[in-house]
Amino acid sequence: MTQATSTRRRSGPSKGDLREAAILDAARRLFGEQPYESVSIDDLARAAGLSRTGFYFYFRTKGAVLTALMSRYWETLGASHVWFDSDGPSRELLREQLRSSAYLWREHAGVMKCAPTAVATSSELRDFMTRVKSRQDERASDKISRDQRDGTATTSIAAPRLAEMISAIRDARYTQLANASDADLEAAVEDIAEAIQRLVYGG
Amino acid sequence: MTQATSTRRRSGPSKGDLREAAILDAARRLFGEQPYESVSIDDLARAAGLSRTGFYFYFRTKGAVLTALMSRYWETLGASHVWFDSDGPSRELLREQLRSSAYLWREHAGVMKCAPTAVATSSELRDFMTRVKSRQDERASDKISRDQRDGTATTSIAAPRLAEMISAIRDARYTQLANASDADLEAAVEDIAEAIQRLVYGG
DNA sequence: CTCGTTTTCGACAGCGTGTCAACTTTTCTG
DNA sequence: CAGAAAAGTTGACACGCTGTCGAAAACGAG
Repeated sequence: MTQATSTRRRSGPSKGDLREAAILDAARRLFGEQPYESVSIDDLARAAGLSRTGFYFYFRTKGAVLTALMSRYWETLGASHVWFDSDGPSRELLREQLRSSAYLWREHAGVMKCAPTAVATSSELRDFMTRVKSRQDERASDKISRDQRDGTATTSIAAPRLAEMISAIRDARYTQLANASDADLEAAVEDIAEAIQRLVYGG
Repeated sequence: MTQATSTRRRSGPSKGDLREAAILDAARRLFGEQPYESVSIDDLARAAGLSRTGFYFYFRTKGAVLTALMSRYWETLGASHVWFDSDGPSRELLREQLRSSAYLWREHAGVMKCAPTAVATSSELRDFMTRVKSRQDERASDKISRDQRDGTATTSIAAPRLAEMISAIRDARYTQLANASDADLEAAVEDIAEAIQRLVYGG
């Protein structure tokens, strides 16, 4: 009756929990194989072993499934913000932070690539992405502000703008990482780190 | 008979030409008022003064209308690439080029903002945007390569990567320009110019 | 006026979504 | 272990949007 809410079932992995996991699993696979738009709720349901109508017992929309997947990944990612939490142009920490996000991105590239277009049709995902992005940008902006106050970062571009530029550069490059080799990935990290260094600290 | 192709009608502005213009006009208005997805072909047709089915005589899809609008704007823009055609870090030319694109973006913000999401459903628009972007990036990359050879630009990031970073930064900022004042616009140009300067020439 | 072209439209078929009430299965409780 | 409540499942239905077709209406030159 309390359809598709989080505090629904009580003990152990009931049949429903398994079904929900099956849907998420099917989504992970299907979203990777074909464009998000061309995957119907019917596809998702059948791939998870139930009829289309059954899907609605677990999720309200297709976008809700994608949001559920994304939120897991971003949760993992939130922990590895070592550079944001540091002071000054610590190149090594910057590289480390970028590296972990890059690897996570590549691992879930199939799902990640759906976000830009899915945002158009799912207000749920749109809200989620907006929240994630502003939280992320805020942390970057705070770090840069700190360094500007300390005199280590240049000041001719305001911290929030620099933060936006950094996410733009990062996201654009990550998008190309779908089938990248480890070497490609390291090169991307290196490029982005160098760019951030130049933008924020001036070389 | 040659429905919805470019070489359809032959002489003068026949009734059909006016209808086509009316559809484009309606689209410009509607896409600005509501999200692209929520505008149906029926909305477009009725706003242009004909029935839904009549629409298909002029355009094959909704995406084709958007593509037609976009291609006009990009054509205008292609002419103002003064910085790409120059040599060295000519800050003034860079500002000039950015300024003209920024103003054009703001003027057509209602339509421009549709592109990212419309690309998901219209292969026609997707192809167009891909072509435009790669042509643009290529010109930027060529300019930077030249400067790298001449020793005016730094070389630790490859020219094509720098070009990608520049478009990413530019596009991200332009997206926020919908209802911007002239001052906002100039500030954006200044920020982007400064960022490019640092990325390409190292300060 | 008249014939061929251009333009318009209603009818139809298809697909994906979301809701509903009825039905079956599982789980809890006395 | 019975019996009720909750969880889970389903087919039928209504809806909205898309795209096609063929017939009809408006148009324009000869």
